[in-house]
Amino acid sequence: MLRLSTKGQYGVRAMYEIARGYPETPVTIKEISERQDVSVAYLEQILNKLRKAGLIKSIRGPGGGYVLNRSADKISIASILNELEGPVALTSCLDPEGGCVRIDSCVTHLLWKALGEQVEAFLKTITLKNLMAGDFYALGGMAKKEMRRSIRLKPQSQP
Amino acid sequence: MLRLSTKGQYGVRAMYEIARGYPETPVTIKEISERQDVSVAYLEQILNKLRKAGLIKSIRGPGGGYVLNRSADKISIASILNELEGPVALTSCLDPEGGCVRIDSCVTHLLWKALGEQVEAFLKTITLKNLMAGDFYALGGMAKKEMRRSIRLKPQSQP
DNA sequence: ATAATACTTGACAAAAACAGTAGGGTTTTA
DNA sequence: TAAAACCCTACTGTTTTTGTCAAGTATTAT
Repeated sequence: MLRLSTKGQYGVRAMYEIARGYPETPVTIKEISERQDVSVAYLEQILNKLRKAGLIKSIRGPGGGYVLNRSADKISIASILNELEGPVALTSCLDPEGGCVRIDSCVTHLLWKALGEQVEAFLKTITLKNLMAGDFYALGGMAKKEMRRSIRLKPQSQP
Repeated sequence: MLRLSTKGQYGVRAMYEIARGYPETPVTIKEISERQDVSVAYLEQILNKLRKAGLIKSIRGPGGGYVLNRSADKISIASILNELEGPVALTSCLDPEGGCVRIDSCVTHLLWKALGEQVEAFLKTITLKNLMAGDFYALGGMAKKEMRRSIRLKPQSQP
């Protein structure tokens, strides 16, 4: 259940590649395509959305490519996925402006809403920079320690 | 993003109806259908899965219907959704026995895994009983207080 | 200038997943 | 023994997903 679309997945991976070139080197679609094994044409669609959303900017012509529009620690995973897949809305009655018809079943309504908020909060705490450092943990979620165990993280530098 | 299928949603709502009759009164498909506005035929599919999974049992013949197989505080939302939608697997490479091919992209791999675990943990802490009482909160997630604010819960009984 | 590089855009199509219907059972009890 | 109620499989229409294709436009090195 709850599968993420390939657009969302590829989008994050593409942003990761672009972030690696930041701020010196523009990264071309072709490079992303080769490194992440996604077709150029498909990436074009994805990067177009991310560009319109202001997350990246493009430089045309020879030597061009894509560059982050702001630093990697200012770009959350949530902001990437929101552009590519829309907001987290586990049920149609949680769609933006979607007036829930059956208020009597509000019990489950609140449940899905709470879960959605939990997911969103999690994704907001994780930035591209965290992703690159392999150093991400849930702020609103599990305890740091538990998280680190659960995802088998390399330990952070000790004082 | 991350939409829940109607099967999952209806399943939880159906379980909620069945729980309301527990332990005295078997609840018929027809009753669930009317109260939750879902077709009988569709509910049959859903309840069939839940029965095979051992979450409910059925009583045939006149006066029959469905009954919880164990008490409402022993049935988590996670267990219901797992039967109807399969395990939380945000990406195909997190499918059970799905060997992830591209280990180099393991950075995102761990991210999706962590998110999935977060969701699963959340859903495991909430039981049908919690749902019926309108009294659910995230164990692994937000602080109780914050949660209550965020989902605009009716306050619990005061001592 | 102009060729090469690289991004831009919109239309379209195959495939998978989803949502639900149809129609024929079987079992139990009043 | 008939009615109530569950049981099971197949099928189908729709939507979403996952891309491809083709024809651009903009920029820069030479």
